[in-house]
Amino acid sequence: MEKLVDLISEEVSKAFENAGFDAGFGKVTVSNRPDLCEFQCNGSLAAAKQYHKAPIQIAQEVAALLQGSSSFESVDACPPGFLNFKLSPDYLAAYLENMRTAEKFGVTQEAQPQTIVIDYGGPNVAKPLHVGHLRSAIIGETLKRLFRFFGNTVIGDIHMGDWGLQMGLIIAELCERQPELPYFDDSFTGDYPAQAPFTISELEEIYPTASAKSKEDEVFAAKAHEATHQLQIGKRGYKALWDKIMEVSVADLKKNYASLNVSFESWLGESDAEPYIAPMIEKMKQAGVTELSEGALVVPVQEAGDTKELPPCILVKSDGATLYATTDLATIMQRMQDNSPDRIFYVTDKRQNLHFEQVFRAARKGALLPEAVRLDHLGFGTMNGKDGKPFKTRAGGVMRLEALIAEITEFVRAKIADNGTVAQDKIDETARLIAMAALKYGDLSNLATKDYIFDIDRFSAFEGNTGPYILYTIVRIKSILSRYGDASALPILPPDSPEAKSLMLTLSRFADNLQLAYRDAAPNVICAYIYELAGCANKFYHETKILTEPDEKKQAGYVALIALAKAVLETSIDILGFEAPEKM
RNA sequence: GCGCCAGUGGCUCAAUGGAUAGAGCAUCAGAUUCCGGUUCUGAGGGUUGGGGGUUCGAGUCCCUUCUGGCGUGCCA
Repeated sequence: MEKLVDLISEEVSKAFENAGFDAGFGKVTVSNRPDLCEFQCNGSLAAAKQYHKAPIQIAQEVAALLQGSSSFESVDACPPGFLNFKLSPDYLAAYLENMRTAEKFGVTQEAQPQTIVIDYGGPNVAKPLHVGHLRSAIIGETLKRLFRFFGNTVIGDIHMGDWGLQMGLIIAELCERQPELPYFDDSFTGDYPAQAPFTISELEEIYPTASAKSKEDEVFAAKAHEATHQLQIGKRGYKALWDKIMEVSVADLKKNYASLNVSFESWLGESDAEPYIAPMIEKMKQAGVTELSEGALVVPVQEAGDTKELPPCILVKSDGATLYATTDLATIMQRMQDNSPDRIFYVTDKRQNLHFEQVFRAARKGALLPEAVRLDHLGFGTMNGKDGKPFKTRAGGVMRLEALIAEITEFVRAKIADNGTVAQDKIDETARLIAMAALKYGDLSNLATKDYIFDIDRFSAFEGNTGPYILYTIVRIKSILSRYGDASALPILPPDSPEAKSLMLTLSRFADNLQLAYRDAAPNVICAYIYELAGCANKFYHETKILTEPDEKKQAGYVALIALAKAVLETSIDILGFEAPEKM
């Protein structure tokens, strides 16, 4: 369904044309002076130059042609040449009624739906998730849902760090601790035990221990490197042990991501790209874009017109090992083969900006994917503490994600336990939902590319521009609706108060904001919109007695309006990856 | 050194080249006491780091400069 501004724009463009001007000047936008009007058109200002005519005169001529329109309550030409519009109540109500009954509130679907792979999450196996993983998960999940909302097929790929030296370190350490395990017995030919010889907490302790040891103990370091190599060439026992590490680790990761309401369609990792490394390098060589430089195999990615020096993309180190860029390039090949996506979207820390620029250029040079396939990287900023430095525990260590979630959940739980509106047996679940809203909205409401300051008090506040405030608005509407009864078939009526009209106008802009967020991959646009919408809803029902309204028809109109507001809010927060409780 | 990103009221953040730079928190004053003390209204608070330029019009684009963060060939 067409957006409201587009419908009006068409009408105004026609008026421009009829007045003898180019229709292109008739573009209407939402007013930035709500005290003067609801919509505005600046076209006369731009047209003045071309037609050598005073802008106000052009505006007046166009305004005259629009006087009879049923769409507008008023059309005014204002100095120096703005066209100001107020919408007619009936027109607005009819538009919203269409929106209410339309699929996805009339948001226009992608004409040619794409297949999009989103690479986010990026956890390392056998290592706990920490706050550094939070943003990738939150932003990636939101983009996935947003892209999907527009009709695309989206595959969330977790892209685990499950290969390389870190695995060798764990294997080597396990070998020292439990040499009797069959995995280390080269003569063992039977079935390996079904039970993993470690728990996730043991695994999480083993890795840092082994890592530290390798830095001091050269013999151990050599052993770890050898184990890595043996694993990579497929040694049976090590492969079986690696499977166990993956099994235990993935189960734990799934649990942790589930607690964030984040899920992945694809649980592949660097190990899965391994078979594609040799073909990828071969393809690069075939394309003639590689060269040997200082003993390493590289793809130069410097291009004419670059303002900076771009280091080459290294495929193979001088010692013969591969690295990050190699895996990423191989993964591109793998994804093209498995999913043939139209677009691959990476969500990582912005410190990897240069890395992805190199990888993308190398991929293009080697023609690893068709020209039409789009590669995007959203580099997000760091989550900082109140001191403006990267977020740490009180002791100064890396904060585990689990600990952060527990802390904010407990903080919220204590708050709602006080006010007594939530039944005792619902408190834990409610606290969890509010905590998620606080955490995610706190993150997503900022520009993704910038650093932001995590402040538990501010994010968890029930007032102000926060997730809990959004939830609270929804919960209050739910409360009214539950007292009223079934509101699903009630039609939207023309506004009978400034608050009602304001709410309706804001509702009508849902598609505009969602589209903007989609185009720019900018969740903060959605946050800003629902904050405004929640404010309008609160103003509306603060000024309007809904349940005590004697006129049944009017009351039904009010109910229909808040029901639509609730539906739009709920749809929006679902895209943002959180949900509202029944009471709070 | 070079490159990228940022700098907006006391604090945290917004703002497709358009009218008077918006919110929230905090501060002060009021309304509702109700469908839910967490809602609503209002006030004060800004030469958008500094300086030039582009144009009808700049927080936004260009140049310059200051400050901060990050990155800068064999980590991921």
